[in-house]
Amino acid sequence: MQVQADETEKDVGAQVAARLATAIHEHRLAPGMKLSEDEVGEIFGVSRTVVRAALQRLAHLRLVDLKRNRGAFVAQPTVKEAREVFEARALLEPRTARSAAERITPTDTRILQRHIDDEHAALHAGDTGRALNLSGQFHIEIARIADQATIADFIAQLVSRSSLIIALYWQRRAALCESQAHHALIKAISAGDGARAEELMQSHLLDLLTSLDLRAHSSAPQSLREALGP
Amino acid sequence: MQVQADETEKDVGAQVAARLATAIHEHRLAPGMKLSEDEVGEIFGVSRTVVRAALQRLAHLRLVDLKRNRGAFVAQPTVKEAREVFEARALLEPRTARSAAERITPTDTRILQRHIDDEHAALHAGDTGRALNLSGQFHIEIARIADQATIADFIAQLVSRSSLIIALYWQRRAALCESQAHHALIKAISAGDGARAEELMQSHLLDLLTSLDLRAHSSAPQSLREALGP
DNA sequence: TGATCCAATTTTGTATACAATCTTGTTGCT
DNA sequence: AGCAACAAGATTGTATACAAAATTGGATCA
Repeated sequence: MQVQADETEKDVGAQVAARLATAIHEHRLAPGMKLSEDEVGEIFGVSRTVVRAALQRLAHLRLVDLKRNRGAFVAQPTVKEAREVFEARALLEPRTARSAAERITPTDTRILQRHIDDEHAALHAGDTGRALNLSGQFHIEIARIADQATIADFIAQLVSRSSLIIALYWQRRAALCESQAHHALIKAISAGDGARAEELMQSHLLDLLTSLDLRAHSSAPQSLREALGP
Repeated sequence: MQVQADETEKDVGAQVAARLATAIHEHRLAPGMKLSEDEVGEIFGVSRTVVRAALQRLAHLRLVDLKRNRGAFVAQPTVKEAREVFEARALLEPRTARSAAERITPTDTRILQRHIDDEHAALHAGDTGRALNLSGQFHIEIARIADQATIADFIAQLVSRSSLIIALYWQRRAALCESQAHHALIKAISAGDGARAEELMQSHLLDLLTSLDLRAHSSAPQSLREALGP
């Protein structure tokens, strides 16, 4: 198999990492799936060297779990990790949404609106994976508008992990509330209403968290001992 | 995660990364310094493969800057990045200190106290680099006590970058206020006074930020064109 | 003298080969 | 049959070799 590489991008390692990340975000790679170096390398037409670099990158983002002498696996966030991720998001995103509202420009508003539209279109087309991905990028875009690159990086990472958490712990029902909440957020941010934006983001994240089933291991247990023990 | 290497640890790549990180934290490697793969590899007695992995790791922590086909350099945070780092810390650390106060155990108190003591000893011995490093680990330890591994990782990264920021933008004076502030924090956290801990952390971070000279490029400009241009 | 082009050197990017480790299937013993 | 030790296979960890790119120094020419 050959890569259909973008001519503009020279860093193949980043490309491989990005394509793996997108596949994970869109739930085409399930949590726990093994990512063999040889296999991935053959799929993308690159050597193990660059695959390893890409996997290491994704490991830093906590999208894959690197086990020494065992290989790389799509991460399976535990319930505790899931709570931690949303705890971190609760600290970062509301205040960042407020900052974004205080700095937004008409151009930014258009960009945000297009994100929402794309998300809505994907959802309507039945491509929930892509819709979820776009939904996450909406959050990242807000941090970018707030002109906080460092916080934006953190949020990007948390959104990535949230995608895995949703894959593991999502309980069916309530799929549309997402774009509803995002629409309200856009309105507040575009209007420059920082206080309301902060408030909306806070409750939006709380909604997201409570829509998960974090009572127990929903799908796959982390260790066999834990799963089959007494 | 960034302690000096244990002999028990088998991951030599992590060891190299940790030793480089420590050297940066203690200001033995100055911002902007080039980290040649061959040179580093020879110093640590490993091949370029593991050096590259270590450098990639540090690049993800923003401790080194990886320029394609140019090599790795100790990062030189800009003034904007410096502000962003402290903005992120302001969002994360105060609330985390509050959580820590609500969960602290006597054992944790002892650990924190020993950190302070070590810091004080290093400062007294004139080893300001090590004192600074310990001072940072104090902040990370608080997040660990709060039982928030994800936030602790973020704070660890921000503390790392803060070390570089201090190397670049620190203006002499006020070296002791640090351990003063840390002592007050320990007292509040150990007493379980979350509100006060949050308050103290907030003002501590503000003190840190205002003790920097962020008006301009304190030491090294990012690009020659910018430095020598019209 | 000074500028431009070209070659030599150095350094990074990638692939491959070999070593170490883990998994797994088999064999032999009790 | 059940268990343990062992060996074969597969997969990752590391080193090295080669390719690509950038820097550097010198040579040529105006």
